[in-house]
Amino acid sequence: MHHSQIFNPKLRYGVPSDLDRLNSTALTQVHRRAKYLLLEFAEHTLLCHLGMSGSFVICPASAAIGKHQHLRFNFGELDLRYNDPRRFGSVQWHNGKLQQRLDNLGPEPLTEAFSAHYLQAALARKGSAIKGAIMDQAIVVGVGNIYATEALFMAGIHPNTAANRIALSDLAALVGHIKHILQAAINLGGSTLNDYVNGQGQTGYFQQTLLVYGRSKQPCPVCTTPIQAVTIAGRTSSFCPQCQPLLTLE
DNA sequence: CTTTCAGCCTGACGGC
DNA sequence: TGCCGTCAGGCTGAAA
Repeated sequence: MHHSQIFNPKLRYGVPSDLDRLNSTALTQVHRRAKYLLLEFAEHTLLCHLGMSGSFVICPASAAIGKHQHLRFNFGELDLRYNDPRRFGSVQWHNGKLQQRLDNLGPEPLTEAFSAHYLQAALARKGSAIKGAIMDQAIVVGVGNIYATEALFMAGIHPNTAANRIALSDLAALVGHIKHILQAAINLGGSTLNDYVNGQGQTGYFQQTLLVYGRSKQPCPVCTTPIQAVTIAGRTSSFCPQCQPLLTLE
């Protein structure tokens, strides 16, 4: 990496002002853990998060700086640029404290470690809503509001169901649907908002296939009952009251 | 300990 | 046409 340039340091936490220490060192590896990217340079590592609208783009170094390109790393004829319309993302020096946080994250959802038995054990002492639990990154990472909402619908589980009162067979269905929907979304290029673009500047199409998310008051695609919405853990949760009954067994 | 919630930011959308 | 308020998302630190 030859040099870097900051156009707008106002990302989450601010962009480190001493990126110069990376000059003339190699970007050796890129890792991902949960929703974090680790850009590993020869002697230092950057921990990055794309927030909800961020993306890294590779483009000719001569290309005009886009309105939302806040940072560029120059590799000769090519640039690696950080683009983020809403600036919810972050770029920080990786350190021990941040590593500690990564260590406390739950398993990756697409690995065998995330299983029905694991989830049952993780939820054993959780009497709060299942929706909040599967969005808790200490339990499982990578499940945001859209996918949590959709997976609960597909599993027929009301989002307010007490997490520790769900049968193992239902947890197995939920785990299966979480894995399936995440893989399907990846295959289709992701969902999120209209202004999202991937590294090739393409938008995601997955949102066109969403069943209940964002469809409050519209008919359920399965039974035509109007979709309802409630707020759980500060997030809107759409669900079908017919397909996802709230069980109140003692 | 657990759980909730404001705040960060901007674009899309609805109402006037 | 444009302005204005509201909402959405992931995460953190503070409060309950």
